[in-house]
Amino acid sequence: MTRPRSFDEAAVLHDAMDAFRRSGFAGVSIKDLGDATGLTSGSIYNAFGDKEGLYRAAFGYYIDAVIRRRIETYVGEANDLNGLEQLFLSLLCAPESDEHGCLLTNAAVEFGAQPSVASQGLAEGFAVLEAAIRRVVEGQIGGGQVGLLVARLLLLYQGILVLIRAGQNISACPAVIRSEFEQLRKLLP
Amino acid sequence: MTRPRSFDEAAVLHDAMDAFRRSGFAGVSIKDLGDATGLTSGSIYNAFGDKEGLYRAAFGYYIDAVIRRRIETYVGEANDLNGLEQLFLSLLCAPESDEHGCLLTNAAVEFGAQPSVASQGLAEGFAVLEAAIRRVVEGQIGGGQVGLLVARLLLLYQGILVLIRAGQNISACPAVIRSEFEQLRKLLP
DNA sequence: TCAATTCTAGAATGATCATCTTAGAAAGAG
DNA sequence: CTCTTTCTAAGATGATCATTCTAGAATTGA
Repeated sequence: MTRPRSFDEAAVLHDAMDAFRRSGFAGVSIKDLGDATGLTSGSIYNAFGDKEGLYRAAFGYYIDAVIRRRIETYVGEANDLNGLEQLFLSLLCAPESDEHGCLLTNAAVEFGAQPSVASQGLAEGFAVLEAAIRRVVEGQIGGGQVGLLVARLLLLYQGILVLIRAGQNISACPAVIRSEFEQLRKLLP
Repeated sequence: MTRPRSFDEAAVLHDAMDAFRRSGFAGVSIKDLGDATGLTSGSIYNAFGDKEGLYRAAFGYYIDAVIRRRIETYVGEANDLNGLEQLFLSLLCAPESDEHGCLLTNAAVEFGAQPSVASQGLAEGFAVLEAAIRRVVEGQIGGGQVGLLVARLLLLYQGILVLIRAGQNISACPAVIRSEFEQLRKLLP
């Protein structure tokens, strides 16, 4: 009975994700989203309910297909500092560095802490990110300063994504990341 | 001939600045800005030309009344690490911590690197901030790693403002800032 | 006080917005 | 093949948007 979707949902969410990363939620219209995804407004409303529904779906897709995937790729099962360092260095490459920035960071700044269409995605995204960092720091270094070190890395992560989005000169970032992780390695037992 | 303005321009720009910090440029309407400032739309258009003109004026006000003032207050003529540390710690207090975030950071994320109504303010704001940090690092520490240290501090600055805006737990931030500056002090000649 | 000037208030305007409706196309079940 | 179901396409709708217009209030120089 239920007909299969006639469009590629992952591809649509990918395109919508890029549109939201580029222009934010308020800065993009249903028409823009139709142009970006190749769907008509009717199809969007039928498939996702409304603009907020599409945003939520695209945000969820971003968390899974970009953030979780990046963590698995670089940190994976090893949970070591080298992998986490590679993860940070990878931020300087696509897709975050493609001038659209990170949807998590962009949404955090656009919506802030108020309840919004982004609240759930923000909570999940920050939790996933912090958990991955904490897993590595706790497993490799431990001790009483885990909270401090995790906060340092989270701050660095967000700072990098702001500078990338702003188009600032990020040529010094690799050296900052490497010096940060060199410091952490000195704390290895 | 030219009558003085019948409203307090600084107060209006302050209110507009808060509205833009809260909701971004795309997320706030002329009606919202009228409600926030107490002006009618006619007065806004008469005084500032259009919504973009008011945004530019509010952004300029923010750079002068918040960023430059903060730098003068904490760094001033001394240009020492202690003052810069106090500046970073002050970010955790008002007005940035009032849940609206920093207009510079918010604009950087909303508009990105593309030419926009925020381009000039972004360039000026980042330049003012980086120059102040560089002045202290160069004067106090110097050496070949000035670029690296300035980048570290800029990244930390932006990271803090994202986490504040996102309403994340910032209780670890003071310790991160203090440890960062302790490290810098070890580099003092 | 009076006249010239410049402001403000509030309604008006046309564009764009998110959303809905309707008519019909496509796909699977029998 | 045909019927039922579910989709898409495209235009319609009412709200909201940025902006402008108009009438009149306020201020200052004389």
